[in-house]
Amino acid sequence: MSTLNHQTIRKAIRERIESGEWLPGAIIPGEVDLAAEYGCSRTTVNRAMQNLADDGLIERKRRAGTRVKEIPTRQTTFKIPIVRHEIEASGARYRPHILERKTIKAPNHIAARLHLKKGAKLFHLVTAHLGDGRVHAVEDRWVNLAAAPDIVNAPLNEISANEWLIRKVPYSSGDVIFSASAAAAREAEAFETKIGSALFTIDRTTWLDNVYITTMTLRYRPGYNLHSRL
Amino acid sequence: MSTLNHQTIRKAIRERIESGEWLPGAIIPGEVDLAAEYGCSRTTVNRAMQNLADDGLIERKRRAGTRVKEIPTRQTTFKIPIVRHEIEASGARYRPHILERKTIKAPNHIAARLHLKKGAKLFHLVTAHLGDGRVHAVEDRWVNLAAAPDIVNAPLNEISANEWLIRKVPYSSGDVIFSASAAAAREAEAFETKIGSALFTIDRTTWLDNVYITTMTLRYRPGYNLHSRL
DNA sequence: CAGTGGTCTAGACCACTGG
DNA sequence: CAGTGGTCTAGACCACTGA
Repeated sequence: MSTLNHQTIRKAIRERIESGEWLPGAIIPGEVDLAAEYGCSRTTVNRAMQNLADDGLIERKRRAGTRVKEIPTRQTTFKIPIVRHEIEASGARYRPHILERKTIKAPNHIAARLHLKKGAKLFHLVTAHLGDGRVHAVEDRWVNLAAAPDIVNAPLNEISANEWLIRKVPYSSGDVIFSASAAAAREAEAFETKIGSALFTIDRTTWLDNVYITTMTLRYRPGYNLHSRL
Repeated sequence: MSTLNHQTIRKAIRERIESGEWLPGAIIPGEVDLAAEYGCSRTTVNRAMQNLADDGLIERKRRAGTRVKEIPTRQTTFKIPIVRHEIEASGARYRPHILERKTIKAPNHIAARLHLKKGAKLFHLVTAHLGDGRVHAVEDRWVNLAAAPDIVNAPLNEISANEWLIRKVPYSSGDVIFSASAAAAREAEAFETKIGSALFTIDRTTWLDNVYITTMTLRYRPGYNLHSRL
């Protein structure tokens, strides 16, 4: 009957913190004591406590014990959306529309982002992501041709460059930057809005083992937002 | 010498996935096999695999085994910054400056956000967060006076409302929305920019056990961005 | 240097679910 | 209904670090 799993204990301890039984900065009983109190093994308590530490609620130090954080670390996890999925989730039909597509030498600021020498050959692609014909987002992407030469032959009218690259190097690492930017002429036209409109923007650079693959800027239509739980 | 901890195994398996040894969709050997291969207990392998599942690299199902995800779930964890910390981290001196402060009946859209009846009494506070005198962000906050009546007496010239509330209800839950918005007259003046400039914006609503405490909109100075690793 | 958390082990039982 | 992952246990050793 008494469910002694780590999730139950985790929740119980969380509630004791939230209720104020253990105030911020206060020390929490050691794992051995808690194990005795809850009638389970220390392993189980340990697991619950490690999860709470991951959540940013407590701070653990060897020898010093476990304390409730003075200022809880607020953190949220965002799933970086795949544009096609966002559009299809809203019930619309997805279609990528290529606005620009050419192979050129890297401009300096892009070469720097991809850690390449000046003048390296890059594939430049500008795509409008359409949902039922309306532009949902505009993507400006540069691909390192040394890392992914085949992209010049990819059927980018059917599959977006992003998904094509994910298939090629699925488990690469990356940087993400969220910001707000002003619509330039191209975006203003695509979104049927004024130049200078505020657009939610994601910058992303991707690499695998020190080989930089691609960098892109994704500008969403006015009014778009990203939602999460704290 | 052979370090058999779960982190080592986690990294090893990650590399086998990234190298393409196990392709997306393919099934991975069971925990027992891997334990034998790496010469450790199943518990350790299990831990490594659970972490990889949290990372979004693999998918695990009882009976069906573990598979490499077809489309890796891209997710990042953002630490929600405390404005004072951001400013102090840049070496500047933090000071909150109150632009507006009054107790009024809730406008409808705010009452809705806080799940309150129309006309409930709220505390409305507009704060400019200054770093060495320059405005870093403008905060527009509404506090449910039924949940936190003492805020009317808080020394908000010294401590920001956010930090005051964190001290009061440290471990509340919340919603977070990231977006881009256009500077209104007040923000344009504060940031010394034009009306309509694109501002990175965080909306946040906080509650504890079904009692809604506060909702706020935080607009950052032009050029601000949030950075994270994928 | 002693006490705390971090981790591993071997074994066990359970829950779920695909064949 | 059998095989997989999910979890718990009891015990052990280690690493770190504050008193």
